[in-house]
Amino acid sequence: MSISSVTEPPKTKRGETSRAAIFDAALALFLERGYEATTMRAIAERAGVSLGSSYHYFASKEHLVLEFYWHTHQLHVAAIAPLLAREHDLAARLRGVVRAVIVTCEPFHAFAGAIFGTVANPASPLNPFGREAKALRDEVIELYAGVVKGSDARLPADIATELPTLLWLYQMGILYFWIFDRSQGRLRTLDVIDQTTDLIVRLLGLANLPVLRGSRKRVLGLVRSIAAGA
Amino acid sequence: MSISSVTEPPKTKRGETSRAAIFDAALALFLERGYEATTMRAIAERAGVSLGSSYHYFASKEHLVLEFYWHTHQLHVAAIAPLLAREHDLAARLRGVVRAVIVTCEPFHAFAGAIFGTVANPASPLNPFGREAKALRDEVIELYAGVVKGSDARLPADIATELPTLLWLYQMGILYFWIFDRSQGRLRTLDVIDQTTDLIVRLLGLANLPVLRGSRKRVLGLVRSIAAGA
DNA sequence: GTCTATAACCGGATAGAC
DNA sequence: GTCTATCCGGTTATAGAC
Repeated sequence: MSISSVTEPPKTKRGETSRAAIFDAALALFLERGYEATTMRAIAERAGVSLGSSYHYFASKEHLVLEFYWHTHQLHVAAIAPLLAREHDLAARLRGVVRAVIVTCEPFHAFAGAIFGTVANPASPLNPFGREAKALRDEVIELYAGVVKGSDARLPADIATELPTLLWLYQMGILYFWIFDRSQGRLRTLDVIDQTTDLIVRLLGLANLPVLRGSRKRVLGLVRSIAAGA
Repeated sequence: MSISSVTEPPKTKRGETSRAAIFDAALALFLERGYEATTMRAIAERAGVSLGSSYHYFASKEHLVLEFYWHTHQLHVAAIAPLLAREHDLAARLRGVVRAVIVTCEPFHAFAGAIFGTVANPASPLNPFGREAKALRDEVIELYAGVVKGSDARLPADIATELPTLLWLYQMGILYFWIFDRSQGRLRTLDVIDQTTDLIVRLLGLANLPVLRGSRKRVLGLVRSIAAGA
């Protein structure tokens, strides 16, 4: 379904092993010590390779982060498959999918802030609007297209076209909120998800009201602007 | 009106001079070479102080960025004073104020991406929701409170309370868009500002419609959540 | 041509003397 | 408040091994 890396995959079996060892070591160390405190030297040592070899597989420490994103994305996709097969109400699908994002990412909450930061940085080659992250971005947008298409909601064509991109942006907003959430069981984020998904579906239902026609056109134009900028 | 720094201001006249020299050198070098390419050593050298001395005034390179934010904020405040004194239509005030943000920041566009990135990073002590940026955040929110209060718009109390915070968030969104905008004369950003400010004021006018009552409550609850999280 | 390793570079940050 | 010397870690150069 997806390539698990941005850079070229290894050509040999040995390379495959090394690459996986480096990523596994990085993930373990991020969990143990956090992102900043994990040095590339420590990653290499735990993976049983030299520092130089690490850079053969990952062009930078940030590239390990992008790989991490792919990793969580795949966990997420697997987690939501049953829901998407079973449920056809748009609000329920959306709520389930977005809740699954934060449930999937929960084990990584402690270092998610550092990671999100490096990726949100517009100067980073890995930022979500940039070239290197395009494959992942497209896949997430496609995921949301499936969430919408597989629902029984009947949406105007102009909205249906832009909605997946909008939902991708929305998901990033939720993740940003979640990073700051220190509440027990992350209940505040879950609450925000429930409220916002309801709100989104409700507003979609209202989009045909005459008073909102103008706003709707404007909102869609904006989303197109943002998508085009990316 | 505001202290121009986060850290303690220098105690002596000599210190004042050094601090200003360091910031001026940093700003000049950021403009010449960008943020990443500007080294702390180069800043110190141009300022005529040692590397160690620079760290006496600015705890990190990022703290120079926060100072830079204060700098642009003050330029912005000065730029909008005439408009706020003259104009009382909410949409016009809002549009003018937000346009002024990006006009003020335009000279720094080339390195704004790198700077925004460091500050948006949730792990950074300087990120807009954090402790060290609180003074600046409060001042910007206060600025938007003035934009609303000085207008002739009559808003429900619950909305009037949360709107300034919402507008502060909105301004950050616009800045993020602007960073990516490569269009001639930054026309795309200006267009987005015109459209969104209109949209905001229009939705404020519709907030009392019965169909939107529920959504309004929800949106306000969300804004409160986000504000409380910060 | 693919993988690995060692050594060095560079720049942000810190220690501690004056 | 200022300096010099040093640390530390991301990154790169480059040479040799499979």
